[in-house]
Amino acid sequence: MELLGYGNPARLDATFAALADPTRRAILARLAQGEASVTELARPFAMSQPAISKHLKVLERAGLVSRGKDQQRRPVRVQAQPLAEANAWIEDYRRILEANYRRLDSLLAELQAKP
Amino acid sequence: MELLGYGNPARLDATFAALADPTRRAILARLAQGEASVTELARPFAMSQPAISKHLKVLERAGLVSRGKDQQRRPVRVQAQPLAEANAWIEDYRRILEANYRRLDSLLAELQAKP
DNA sequence: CATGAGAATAACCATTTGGTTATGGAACTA
DNA sequence: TAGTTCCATAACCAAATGGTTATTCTCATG
Repeated sequence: MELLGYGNPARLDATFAALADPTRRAILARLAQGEASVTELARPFAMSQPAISKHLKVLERAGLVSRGKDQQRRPVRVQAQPLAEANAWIEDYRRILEANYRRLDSLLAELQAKP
Repeated sequence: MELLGYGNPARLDATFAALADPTRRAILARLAQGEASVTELARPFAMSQPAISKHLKVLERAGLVSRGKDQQRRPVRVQAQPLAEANAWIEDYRRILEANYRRLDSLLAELQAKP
């Protein structure tokens, strides 16, 4: 089967890189409860608003987030699809590893059966 | 339930950061077929051996890989557990999103039932 | 129109990242 | 012992990252 490496690599790069920062994961966790404005997202963090805007840009480049317009506010919504791709990569990988473990198990069993 | 944010954050940082590079994902894909020496891992890449050693160090710091000793060779093996943690984070997240979608669906259904 | 709130952008800075070449050490091999 | 293979380490470099402050833009409202 060997799916590993399929899918858009640059997209995966951006997704995993976006997830590699605790602030950004916290932002996503907040957004899982519903959309929020930039200021609302910034409030819990000991960090300036421009810093949060930068993090949002990283999340947006990864496609993990999209922005709307509501008067002066720019509500941020979560976007599920890139997560699905990242998840697929990891799942494929784990599936292959498990298959290998099973092969190793049956090999060991075979060696034990006919010593 | 709200599991998001549990688990060792620094560990997650390292794991996602390690996965954010296509060379390192390719190395993991190669290692899924079985352990390999540094030179074997380096061969497919248009990149120097020290560069691969650096990538391996990143993977090792993330706990995604461990190294053995076999004479002059330093065989590299894959380590599945950190992947499981990364996977758990993503899965938790997607689960929460899906729950929200379901809530939204039933809200819409309710609005349609009594207009 | 003046003010103020929400958010983006610019300019700057320190640190990290991903690569290089050069060198050195450890273990096999002739 | 001398050479060779495998790998790590050091020193260096350019670019990216994650933060800052200062400024600007947009929109709503007094």
